[in-house]
Amino acid sequence: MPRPALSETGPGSASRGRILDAAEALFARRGFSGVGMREIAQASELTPASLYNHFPGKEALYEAVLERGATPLLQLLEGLASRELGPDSIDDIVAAIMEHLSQRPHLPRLVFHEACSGGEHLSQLARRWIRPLVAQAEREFKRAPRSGFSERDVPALIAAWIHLVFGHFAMAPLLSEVFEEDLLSPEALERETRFLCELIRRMVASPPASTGP
Amino acid sequence: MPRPALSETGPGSASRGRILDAAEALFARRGFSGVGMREIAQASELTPASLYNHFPGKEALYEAVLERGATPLLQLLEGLASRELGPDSIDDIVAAIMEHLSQRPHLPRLVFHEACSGGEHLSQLARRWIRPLVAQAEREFKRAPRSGFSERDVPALIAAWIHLVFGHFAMAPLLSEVFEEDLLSPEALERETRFLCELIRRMVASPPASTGP
Amino acid sequence: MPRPALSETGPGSASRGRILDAAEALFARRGFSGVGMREIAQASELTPASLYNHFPGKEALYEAVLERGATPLLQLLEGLASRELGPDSIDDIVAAIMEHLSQRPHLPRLVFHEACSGGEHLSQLARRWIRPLVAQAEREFKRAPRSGFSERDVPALIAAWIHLVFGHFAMAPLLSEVFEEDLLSPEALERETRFLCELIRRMVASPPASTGP
Amino acid sequence: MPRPALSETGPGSASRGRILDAAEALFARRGFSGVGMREIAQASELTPASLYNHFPGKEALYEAVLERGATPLLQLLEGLASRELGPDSIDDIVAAIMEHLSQRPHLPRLVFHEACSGGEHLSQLARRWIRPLVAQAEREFKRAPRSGFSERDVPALIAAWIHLVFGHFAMAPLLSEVFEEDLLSPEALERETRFLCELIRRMVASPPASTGP
DNA sequence: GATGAATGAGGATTCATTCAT
DNA sequence: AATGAATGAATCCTCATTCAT
Repeated sequence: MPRPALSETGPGSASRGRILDAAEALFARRGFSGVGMREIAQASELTPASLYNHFPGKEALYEAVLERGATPLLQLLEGLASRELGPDSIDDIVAAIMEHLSQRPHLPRLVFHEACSGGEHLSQLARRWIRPLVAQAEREFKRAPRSGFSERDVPALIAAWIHLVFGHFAMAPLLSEVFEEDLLSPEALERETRFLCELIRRMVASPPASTGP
Repeated sequence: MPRPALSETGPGSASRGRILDAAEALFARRGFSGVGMREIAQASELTPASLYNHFPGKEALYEAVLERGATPLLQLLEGLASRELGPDSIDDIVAAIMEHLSQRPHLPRLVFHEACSGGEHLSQLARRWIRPLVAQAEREFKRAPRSGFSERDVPALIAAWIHLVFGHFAMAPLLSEVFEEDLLSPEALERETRFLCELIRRMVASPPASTGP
Repeated sequence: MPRPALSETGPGSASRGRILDAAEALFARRGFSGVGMREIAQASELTPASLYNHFPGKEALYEAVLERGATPLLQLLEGLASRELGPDSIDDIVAAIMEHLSQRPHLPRLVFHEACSGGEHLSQLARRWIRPLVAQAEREFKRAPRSGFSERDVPALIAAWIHLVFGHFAMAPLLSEVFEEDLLSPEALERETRFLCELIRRMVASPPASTGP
Repeated sequence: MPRPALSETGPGSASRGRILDAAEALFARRGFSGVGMREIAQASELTPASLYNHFPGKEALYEAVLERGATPLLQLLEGLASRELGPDSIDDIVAAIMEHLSQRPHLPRLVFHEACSGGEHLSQLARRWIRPLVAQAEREFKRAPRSGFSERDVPALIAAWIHLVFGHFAMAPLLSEVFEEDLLSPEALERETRFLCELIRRMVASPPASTGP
């Protein structure tokens, strides 16, 4: 189900795509410092030295991976933002995002690694990718009829949304083992999508009168 | 706010506690492969060679960190499970967990690093720590009056709960930068706690009749 | 008198030959565990890291040394085996072997180190190098007119032959000091060769009637 | 068949004997640099630090091992020297030495390791142990009726004797594998003893008229 | 006499990187 | 564009040794 490659670059540089694919998968698994250039080279069917014909160094390669991974998600969100707001638009948005990420499950893991590490790429990540994403979500949440949560809760709502969506992909290896079910299978993803829709519907709806019936 | 040391009350070896403290903080930041023994040694005010008087290797040290970090959380959950079930018990449970983790913010990050990596400790982590935690949560969710979500959604509910609580701490470095506010400050944590309570209340309550057809 | 290098005539890599030369001399002196990669690197005029461009590790380097050292000896023996059997052939064989080893004095020492250690390479050494050598010697001893020693003594005869020839080179550093004479000098080697010929002649010949009852 | 221990020291220091036993076996296998203090400690059921209560360091421990191993052999030789010279005295001497070494098979291996290494202990070894041994052998050879070999061959005769006797024990691990028979078994040792006697008898006897019949 | 803890030096090996080819 | 060879710095870990207990 994951895409074969995303080579997106011009011809003559098939290697660049292969390198980015290999690096993305490896960085997503073990983070920046957990992956060696040799490993990336082997997965790209190249020599470590050859990587330097395409990227000036490990750092730059990592940034290229982030860039290539995050851009399509942002573009997707921009596309979604320009839609009409119908009664089922939330469902559509959630479904579109889940579908998008299900084919790029590496991206959320890259984000989590960086987020935990508090490392040097964090500011870049925050400013260039997460901030636009959050801004988009903010607009979306404000378009939607909302009650029960105050305006001040909007950041928390957005954060919750990020944790739920990204967390599903990042935690999938662990929770798949716990629940003894592949949480990235099409069925599991569809179920999760419906679940998230229901959850978001409840998050933005009026609150129930009380906890009891 | 994070506790300075846990010290295990073992009188013979203050170093062991210092090493565990240092390693926990570092592993939480950059994951297993991102941390060097030299770094841990420096943070413990020891020589790298001295670490091996207390732990047979980096691997064992990492496992000891996981063990020491996860045990108190499980004990907390067991304590909570034996309580009476009152109308505000959900709020109490969420508050207790958030309070506990706010003083041990490293644990969720360790879990996320491991989860993303799909590494060798993952099975151990899943079986020894997450599975009991999930089992506990399962019992709790089944005690509570619940409607709107089917029985089959209980795993997704639990997963969502994990993503929200752990995600808050793991993502805090990143989202603090995005929202330009320290998400681990007492005020932010209190607000998040209230938010999570409201969210869970809605997750567990009957669904609103509004958004559906 | 020992040859400077063997060079394998591989044009692409002069380093590989230099490394093998250095490692052979060092391993012969102090055995596998007594030699460090740094030492080998220095003797090869390289950096320790560079050694790993030519051999995957110390172990593999050691095996390459054994291989390169033992092969020519086996080839020599095969060449000798195809000769005619003349009255002085024993002298020729002994002289040829002594001459060969005098230019490769490291090999017997490598064998002794391994033999004493009972280590992991021992089986390989036994099967690949010593067994063919013994088989060759067996054929030779059976070709020769022999009396006084029973068929059952052939292994002991071969062992004795190995001890005498290899022992001369392995023990030379020690016995040179004891006898205050360089036992590896051309003169000493020539004398030893004549001595061994005489000894073997007596070993193979009919026994004297004197000492027996 | 190897002796249980040689603790030979006064009571109150059973550890010293255990350490020497363990160190002797290990040094014989892998030589001085191939053995670690930790290993010796484990084999002695002690802590590395405890070794330093009995020996000032690894070097001194090694020398103590050499001392303890070589002294009895020299004493044996001295005892043999004072005997009457009978017709079967050579057989007796060889048998006594083989019997002695068969119960202390470590000593020849220690000697070979040192001999190959050309190391720092070599001079000491040569002067203190091998030289007296050689002197003793020299006297013995000169007592015996000898012919065929000139006076100048006496060193070579002695060297050959050393190679044969010591080589048998040092090479036993290797040649046992080659001949698929335990060369240190009582039967093999007895056979080897008889073989050596016959060999020595031929070495010192008058030469045969010629190689052919 | 025995040991846990500490350490500087060194063990093999991998790191990301460079450069001539 | 690709690579084999080279390297300084760093990797984890072991070394022999010391010392307070």
